[in-house]
Amino acid sequence: MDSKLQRAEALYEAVNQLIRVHQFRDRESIYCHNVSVAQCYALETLVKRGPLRLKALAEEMCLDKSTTSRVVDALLRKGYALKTLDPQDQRAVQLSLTAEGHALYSTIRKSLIAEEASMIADISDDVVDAALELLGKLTVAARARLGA
Amino acid sequence: MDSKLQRAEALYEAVNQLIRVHQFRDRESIYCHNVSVAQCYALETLVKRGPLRLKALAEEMCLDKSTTSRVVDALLRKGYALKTLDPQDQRAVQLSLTAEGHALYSTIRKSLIAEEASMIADISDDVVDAALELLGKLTVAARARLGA
DNA sequence: GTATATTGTTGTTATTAACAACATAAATCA
DNA sequence: TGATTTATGTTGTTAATAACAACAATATAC
Repeated sequence: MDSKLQRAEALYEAVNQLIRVHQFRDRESIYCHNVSVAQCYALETLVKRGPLRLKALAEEMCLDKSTTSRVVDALLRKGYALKTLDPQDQRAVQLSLTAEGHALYSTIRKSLIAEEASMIADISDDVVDAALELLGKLTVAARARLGA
Repeated sequence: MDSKLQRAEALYEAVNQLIRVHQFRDRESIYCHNVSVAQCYALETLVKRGPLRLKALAEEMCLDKSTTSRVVDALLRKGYALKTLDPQDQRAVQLSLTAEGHALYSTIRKSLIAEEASMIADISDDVVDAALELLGKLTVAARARLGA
């Protein structure tokens, strides 16, 4: 009969381990697609949130604008992103993905999802659903904690 | 009625988000205790696996020996770790923690666990247990995939 | 007893990421 | 309208993370 505290300890260990394993998985599986982890996150954010200004992208990614500027620079150099000037505001830039950028993200996403699928292949749907629920709550809680 | 593939997609999103949030959370909450994230992992590994040689520590942490050497160096400089020569093997070093090192890890661990506890405060025990089960399986699966 | 292997450190490089300073452009206000 | 302030991005600098290569010192094998 576990207490809440013991569950919290178990959760700490479980999340810790998962994060460490994923640090390596990410490096392995994203690097071989010609982009770094940060570049892949930017790619993903641009796919999901559509064309964005640099400032908006930085906010979505919780990164400093300077860091974001350099990450985007790499995507531009590699031909995965486009930078267009905003006619309404000469300071601002609109960031979007090229066809290659969209295609690359689609490829990466598919391979990562295939990995997740193979991991849950022999786990019951109920367990998966329960875990999804908690993972979501943990993320919301962690984000709230950061914001506060 | 979700399919396995949709669950895999949901899982990919959930894990992704959790990892990104934790990247920031870890930096915030560990840095203010005077050690970096990597140093904290080393501290933890030394607490759990006892005194280790540098090579063994590197293997436990899945890091290169050179990276590990420098992380340990920082812990030595800060007075959290000790390096003793192995009388049996003049090349090797035994790494252990000082009382300060043990105390620091204990403090950090407690604060991180308190965070987890506050996150699961209003989530039913069944859900937490199910999620713990899956997190464990995901970690094992991801590690197996890395090893292979 | 020489050759090979192991252990750890140092040199070098790349990514991730923040903060500060800056240039340019827009908005405000006097 | 013109001066001040604010917003947007880029560049300079610094630190952490982390790998690979080269190296020195020691240990093991042949």
